[in-house]
Amino acid sequence: MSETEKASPSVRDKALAQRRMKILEAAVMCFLENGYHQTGVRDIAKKAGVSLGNLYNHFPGKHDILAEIAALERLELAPFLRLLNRNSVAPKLLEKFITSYTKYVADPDTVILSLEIAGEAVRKPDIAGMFLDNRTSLAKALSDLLDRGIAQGDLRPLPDTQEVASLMIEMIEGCAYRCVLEGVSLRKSMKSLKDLLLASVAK
Amino acid sequence: MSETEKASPSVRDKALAQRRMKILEAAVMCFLENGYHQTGVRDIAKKAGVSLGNLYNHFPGKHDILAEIAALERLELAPFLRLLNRNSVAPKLLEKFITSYTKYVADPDTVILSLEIAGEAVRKPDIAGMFLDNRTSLAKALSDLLDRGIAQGDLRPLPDTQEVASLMIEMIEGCAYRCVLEGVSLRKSMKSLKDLLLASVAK
DNA sequence: ATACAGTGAACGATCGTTCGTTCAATATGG
DNA sequence: CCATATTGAACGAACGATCGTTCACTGTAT
Repeated sequence: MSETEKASPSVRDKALAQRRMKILEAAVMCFLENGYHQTGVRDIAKKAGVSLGNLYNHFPGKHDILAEIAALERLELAPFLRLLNRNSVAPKLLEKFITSYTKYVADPDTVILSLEIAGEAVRKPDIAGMFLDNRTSLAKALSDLLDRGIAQGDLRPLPDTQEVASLMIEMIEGCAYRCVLEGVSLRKSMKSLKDLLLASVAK
Repeated sequence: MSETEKASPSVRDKALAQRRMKILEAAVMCFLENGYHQTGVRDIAKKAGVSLGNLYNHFPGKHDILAEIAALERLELAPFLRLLNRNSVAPKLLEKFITSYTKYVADPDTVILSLEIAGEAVRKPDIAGMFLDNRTSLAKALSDLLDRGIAQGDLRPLPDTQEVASLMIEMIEGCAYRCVLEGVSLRKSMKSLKDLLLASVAK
């Protein structure tokens, strides 16, 4: 009895989902290499090993491909949300977060893709929404940690932890972008970054 | 005796320079409205009131127009460089800088144009050079101020003031971008921004 | 008379999208 | 269990628009 509810794991549908993902992966590669607007739909189809027409069976258009990629970025944040929710003393956890998130976000691919999405977000509200949503959920987790740290007396009182959390993330990401664009490693930056951020909320 | 060195202020050349600037201004407007890659050379020519062919008498190509705009951004920084070089007590001057620079950089036009240039800088080294140069000169002026503040005992010792200066600028610009993309005023952010940055370098 | 700013038609390439068609996988009737 | 009808994934040619750039030409200031 094949429900419409429960997905039928038919051979056909399985291959379909794989094709879809293949297209998304190809699109990411193209956008990284040449940028969103310099990438043609033909380029994506070719890299995915899919015909041009078939691509339009999977996605309504080029814009929707980028939108789905932007939405998928959310998954990448999960580890950091988990990290921030761990039970530990706030300053230590904060430092751990700075280290790991900075490393993640300083990957050239991450930087370039984020920049591509950010640039498109300026004029495409739906993409702006996803972009800001991801930012907000991370900032929320971080501000919760700050709140806990303040309550436990490990951090100095802050008037607006949500705002502070956003600012911290922005410093980290700005730093990562600079390192990528200058083509230098972030080892030197990481030290100052931690020092500055920890000092700014220290008791 | 008209030197080749000294520009001859002939009627013709005057009008020529004006045309050039008109094209650049039109290009800026187009890039702001639709983005660099979504703007056609015809759009720029039309907005500048110049024929398509004539535009190519003034610029070798579309890319060079953006490059010149990126180079022109340097002029906008002059007031802030002057501010940072003023003789005053470091924390006070720092706060003044944060206020004025944040206001400047949170203008939607500034944000969008910077984002457009940054996006192009990823794959165009000459534009990346100008972009980073502007950043560096501002960071240099700020780090000089930090050095003075440390020497005079108004700020805590910092291991790498050039790095710290860059990070501060990045937090400011990240904050500005968020405010623009969210469409909110930066009044609320400004308070936390100052609080955080000043606390991070306070004695 | 010469040089050159100014013009817009034209070029070839590429853009995102649509289209008619093919054909293998599925569902259905016997 | 086989034969047949139906579906929709896959395909690539074709569409009209637009891209950045070139070029032959005109008008005008020197």
